[in-house]
Amino acid sequence: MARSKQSTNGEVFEKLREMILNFELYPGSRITETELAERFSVSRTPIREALQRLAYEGHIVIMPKQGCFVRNIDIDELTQHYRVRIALEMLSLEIACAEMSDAELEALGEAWDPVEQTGRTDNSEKMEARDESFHIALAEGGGNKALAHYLQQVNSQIRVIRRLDFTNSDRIDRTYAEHHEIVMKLLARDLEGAKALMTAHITRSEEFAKSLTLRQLARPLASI
Amino acid sequence: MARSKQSTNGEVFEKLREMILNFELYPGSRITETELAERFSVSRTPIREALQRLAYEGHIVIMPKQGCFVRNIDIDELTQHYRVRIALEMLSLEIACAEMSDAELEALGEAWDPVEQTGRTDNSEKMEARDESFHIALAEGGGNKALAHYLQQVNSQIRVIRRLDFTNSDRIDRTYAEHHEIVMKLLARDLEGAKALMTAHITRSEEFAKSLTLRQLARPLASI
DNA sequence: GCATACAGTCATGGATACAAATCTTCGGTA
DNA sequence: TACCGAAGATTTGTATCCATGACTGTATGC
Repeated sequence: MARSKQSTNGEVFEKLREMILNFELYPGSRITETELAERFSVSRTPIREALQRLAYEGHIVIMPKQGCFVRNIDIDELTQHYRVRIALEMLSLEIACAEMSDAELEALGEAWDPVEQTGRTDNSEKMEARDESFHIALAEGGGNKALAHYLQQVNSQIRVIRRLDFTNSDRIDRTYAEHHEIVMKLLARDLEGAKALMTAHITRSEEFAKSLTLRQLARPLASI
Repeated sequence: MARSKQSTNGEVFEKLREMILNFELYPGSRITETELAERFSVSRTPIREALQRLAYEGHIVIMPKQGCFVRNIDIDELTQHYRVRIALEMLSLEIACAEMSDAELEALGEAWDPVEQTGRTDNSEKMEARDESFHIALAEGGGNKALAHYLQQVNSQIRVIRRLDFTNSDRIDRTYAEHHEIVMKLLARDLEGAKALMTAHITRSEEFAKSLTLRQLARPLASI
């Protein structure tokens, strides 16, 4: 919640998370504190704190007295997280539709105008962050910070595969279009329409990311 | 997720959480690592890890380089968490209604039969845990572990006030009755009926707990 | 009299040292 | 040859130590 200072443990945390998300640390592999400590040239103390945070976010699993392991990607489990995500996003839309002003929605809509393509990037990492920010903006727009918080938790769970969705330029185009359409429905105060679009939007990206993930996982496995 | 070994930091964590939930550590008060270390007769290291975990769960707030403070109870914020909770419980019911077998539901129903009152207790702490277990059982019943996980996260946020709901014998009676009714609706595969009951059930307990919380908070404040 | 600056004290963040537990490996035996 | 066991090595968990940064109180200048 309230952290993000330029503390060592924070930096280690960010770096490790990136490494996991980029498959530099392969799912299932063991992580030893000492090794990380010397790799990052810090002591074990900040490493341990970073590992705890990673465990809390679900990226690694800590087995007491045995070490910690990069979490395996379980497609079934991700499906469950996506189902929760949809439920939360539906609530998000309900609140946004009731609480957000036209001006706020218009601003959000412009940021995702498929014609303008403001802030367009082909960097999948950046694009994924931008995509997340859209959904978080909707959640926060209605004023429910707690909802935004939980949504971010879900995001951190599915980020591993979600990022793969934006390795494809077509998918980026569609994301712009769909985000824009959702905002338009909200502007028209058509809650049910927005919900339908959002559900389709999430489901499509879920399916696409999953299929890419399976290929991604198959590749390194073959080389063992 | 996978922790709970009998490690020192785990014990400290549990004790501290109980103290916070029981208002032994008053909201807003400052916590110093050194003080806790000597109180529990351990070094600062396990204390710090426990504090981090408590911060993740939202019970305390860590201000870098400034110390950590017991989180203030913010009724508006709790309202937001309750809104998320209802959304999750609705999903829980949808899945349970579709996936859980009659046998499973009957077993759950018996455990909450208002006539039998299996496992009835007047200990509000125990009763609160039992109440949580009902809702978690529903979430897990449908096989969605992720959903159960998020529900538990919400629970840990609202536990502070939820526990107060069971300081009243009438409220315990109602809880038994309402849990039973919800299961009956599910057995009849009446999803909408179950949803309506669940929403009312949660809202009632929310309102009751909130009003009690305001009184609880007013008491110690007066003595300062 | 008030505000600001400086110094002292203290708590946190990180590094190092030590203890305990798990894993590994090597040797012996059935 | 396969299995069991013990000793060594490695790793996690805990304690202590050091450094940096934040708050407090006082003194001085305006």
